[in-house]
Order: sequence, then C-alpha cells, then structure tokens
Amino acid sequence: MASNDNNRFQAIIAHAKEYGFVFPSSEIYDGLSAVYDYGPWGSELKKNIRDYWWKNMTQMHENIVGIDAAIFMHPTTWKASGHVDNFSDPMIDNKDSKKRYRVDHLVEAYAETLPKEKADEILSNLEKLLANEDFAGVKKLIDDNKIKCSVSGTANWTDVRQFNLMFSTQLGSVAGEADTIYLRPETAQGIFVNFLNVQKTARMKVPFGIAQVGKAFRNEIVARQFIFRMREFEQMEMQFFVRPGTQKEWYEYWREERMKWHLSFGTPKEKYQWHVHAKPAFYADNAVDIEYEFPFGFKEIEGIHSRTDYDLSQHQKFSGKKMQYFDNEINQNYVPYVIETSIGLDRMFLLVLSQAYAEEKWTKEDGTEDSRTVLRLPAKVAPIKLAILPLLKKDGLPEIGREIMKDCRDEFYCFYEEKDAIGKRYRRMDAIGTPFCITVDHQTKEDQTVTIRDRDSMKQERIPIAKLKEIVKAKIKGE
RNA sequence: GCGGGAGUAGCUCACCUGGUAGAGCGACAGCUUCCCAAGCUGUAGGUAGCGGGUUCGAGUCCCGUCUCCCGCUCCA
Repeated sequence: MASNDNNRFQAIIAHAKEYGFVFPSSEIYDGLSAVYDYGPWGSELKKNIRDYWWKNMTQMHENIVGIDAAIFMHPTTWKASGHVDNFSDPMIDNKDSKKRYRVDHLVEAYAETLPKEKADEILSNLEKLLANEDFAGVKKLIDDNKIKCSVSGTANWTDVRQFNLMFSTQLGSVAGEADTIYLRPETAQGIFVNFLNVQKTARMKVPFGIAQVGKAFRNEIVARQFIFRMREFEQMEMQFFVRPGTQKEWYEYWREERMKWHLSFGTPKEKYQWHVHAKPAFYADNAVDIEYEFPFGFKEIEGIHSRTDYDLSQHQKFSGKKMQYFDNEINQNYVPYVIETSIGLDRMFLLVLSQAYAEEKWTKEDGTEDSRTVLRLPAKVAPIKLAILPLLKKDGLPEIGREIMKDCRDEFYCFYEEKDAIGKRYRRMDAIGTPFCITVDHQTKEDQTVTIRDRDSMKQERIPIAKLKEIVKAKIKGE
C-alpha cells in the first residue's frame, strides 16, 4: 500500500470515528479485536445502503422474495453445507519458517516418503488421534517422527491448535444438557433450508430468487483493515434458483445486473474490476468476484457464484426431504441449480465511504486559503438529506426554519441547526455528507423563498418554500 | 501467530538531561454576524493504555500486559 493511500485510509478511519460513523467495539475496555459498532450517522448510512439493495432485489424484481432466517440453525445444516469439515482443521506452525500447515496435510506428505507399511501405521494413528481431538498426541506423533518443515528444514513446531472458523455456543440454558450449535458463518444456508417453504407459500416458479440480509460470524485468523474483515459482519445475499442447464445464462445475467447496481452509486467504472476464479470452490461450476479499488488495493466486494445443485442436494441427502421442484413446462422434477449473488454490507459501506471521502483545498477570492473535508455520498444513501439553517437566530428566522423542519421531516431525514456562523455549519454538514442545506434569511420573510446549497458544487439557488419538498425529493431520486 | 512501530484532553501534538500536565482545533453556553472553517467571552474535559519495579519523587528509566498500525502468514 502506498503511503499516501495508507494515510488516506487512516484519515477515513479517523473521520468515521470522529463524525459518528464507526466506533471500535467496547472501546472503553480497549476494544474488541475486529469488531466495530456503527454510530448515529453510520447506522443511518448502513441502513440506507441495505434498504437500497433490498428494494432493488425484491420490490424491483417480481420473481424475487425476501426472508429473514434465524442466526441459529440446526447443527446438521453445517454438516450438509460442508462447513464443519472445511472450517475446522487442526493446524500447526513451524516457528522458524513461520509457515502454517494443516496437520493432516503435513503428516500425509511425510507418510508418502515412507514404506507403505510404516506409512499406513502413522496415518491410522493420526486418524485415531484426530477423531479423539487429542492434539497433544498429534504433536507427539509429529515430534516422534521428527517431521520437518519443508521450508526451514527444522522440526521446531508450535502446539497443534484447532482453528475453528465457526463460533459455537450452547442451545438450552442447562449446562451439560446443552447442544452445541453454531452462529451461522454465512446467510445462504438459511435460504436453502427454506427453499420448499418459500417456493410453496409465495407460489414461486423457477426461475426465482430468495433474498436475505443478515449477520454472519467467522473466527477469522487475521481480521484487519478496519471494517473490511470483521468477525461479525452483515451479508446481503440472493440465491436464484434455475432449471439445470440454464445456469450459465443466468450467471451471465446476474453478473451484469450486479455491476449495474454498483455503478448506480455513481462510482467510476475504473474503480471496479472482475476477478474470475480460475479454480472455483468445490461446490461451484463458475465464480467471479467484483472487486473495488479500496485505499489498500483492489479487494472483493461481491461474489457471483454458480453453486450448481450442491447445496439443495446436500440438504436433500442429510434431511431426507425432497428438495425439488416440479417444472410444468418440461413436466419434470429436478433439484434446481443456484446462482448466488453475495455482497458484504460492511464492505459496501466502506466502499461508499472510501469513494465519498475528499479533502479539498482552494484559494478564496480574497487570496486566503480555504479547505474542507467532505463526504460526497450519493444523496440516496446520505444519512441526512437536508439541513435547515436559519442565517441568524433572531428576527423570526428560527421559527420559519422550524416550520420547514416540521413539514419535511417525515419525507426524508432533516437536521436543524442555528448555532455558529453559517460557514461553520456548512462545513459540519459537508463532513457527514449532507447533500443539501437550505438557509432561511430576511428575504424569506418577504417572498417565502429559501436558498438551497449543493454540497459538491457549494453553489446555491433560491427556491420557493412551497416547492422545497418536491425539489429535494427529485434531487435525491435523480442520482 | 511472528517481526517492527505507537499509545498524554474528542482530534493533532508539546512537556528538553525524572520534580506531582499544557497548546491549538473541536464540543458546549452566550455575544456578534445576512451566505461558506480559523471574530469575542465563558465552561467542561486527562489519576499520561493498564499492572509492577527502580527512585525521596516517573508521562519521562526498566519489566510485563493490553490495544492499534505496518509487513509477513492465514483465509470458501
């Protein structure tokens, strides 16, 4: 990361905290690593992004409906999805090379160098030890065989540790009788297990989609880069169920649709790129990521994956329920194929913030320097849409401002302020990305007009109070 | 997880070779001002990340610990 980009990123983080967007979690207790809270304007911005996505997916698509599944799910869900097997491998680090190995891979590689008899003995030992979760025993096995790191060539190992990427907790309040369950590591499974319910009750016909927004949890080994990689995060996902054989065209369709959505924020195309997976995950037959150029480089913001019929088939197998659809057009039953679009809400928030943040400097007409920090947020997601600022707090101006406030606040988020010089109030509104400010002045009393100031151009025009609401609504929508 | 750097008021920082904390900005209250921060007055806010040690005395020296940042590592 170039140092100026890094400075910019640090400035964005500081700004986010200073102006009530994002706070470190539990900060008075020194914080909790990789967990963050959203403040007054942050929660508003996040909600606006979420709502915009939700409306775009559900209201704007007749064949997509939403659900809100629980974070807790039956433990078998995660066996079926593959998370239990893939998310909990014992690992060991070599202290000299700093290389981390999956224990099974390490021992298997070693066993391959041995005569078959000896190799089988070691591998069956390992299997027993792993089944009993006897990690000390596994360590001893590695030590006894003097298994070496291929990089450093030494046998200087850490203890064997379980890296379970899923958070577990207990269901049931009586200790001992409790069952271990997981906080979901992805929201997708909540959709898959409800496939039959939704298809039937909302009378959906393939192709159709199910959308969901919700929290998911992962015990990231290294979680850093502010809210980019958090242990608790929010996903906006849509699983689109299609007839087998048509997945390719739907995959292409959603690629395009999702990019259109991103560009509707006004972000320049060059800030985005595609990252095609050369080797998609085992369940997918096609996968691409949309990457955005964050201050710390191009990083994944959204994935569009062709998940085949893997998930529904797995649930069919584990639950014994027929996860199928009868297609009248071809008179056939089948397990639908799935195209997934999955975007991180927190990442989208960071994207919007990164894209909006600007420090500006210019020379005023009198030759002195001026500057401001402004969030050029798209008006449709800005926390506050309109600031109402009486030029003076006397001569009846505040009263007029209050009237306007009363009239507008149920249409969009308004903010009233009469303290400090007008320039200072403009700066404060710029800092939190308020796209429009109106001032009430003496002329307002004469002709019922106010000035409206555009955040980005800092230009203002005079408009009638009577038309204010419609003008602001049009401006918000027009973007 | 490893290596390096940093932690003093909300923010940016000062306190030189140890003697019981200051400034600017910001916030708040008020005054002034008819349009883009840095006019005026006043107020609040810090047991110097936390714990221990050395010392008559530590923000300042030593050790530990926590958190954050950078690099590596890891990552469906």
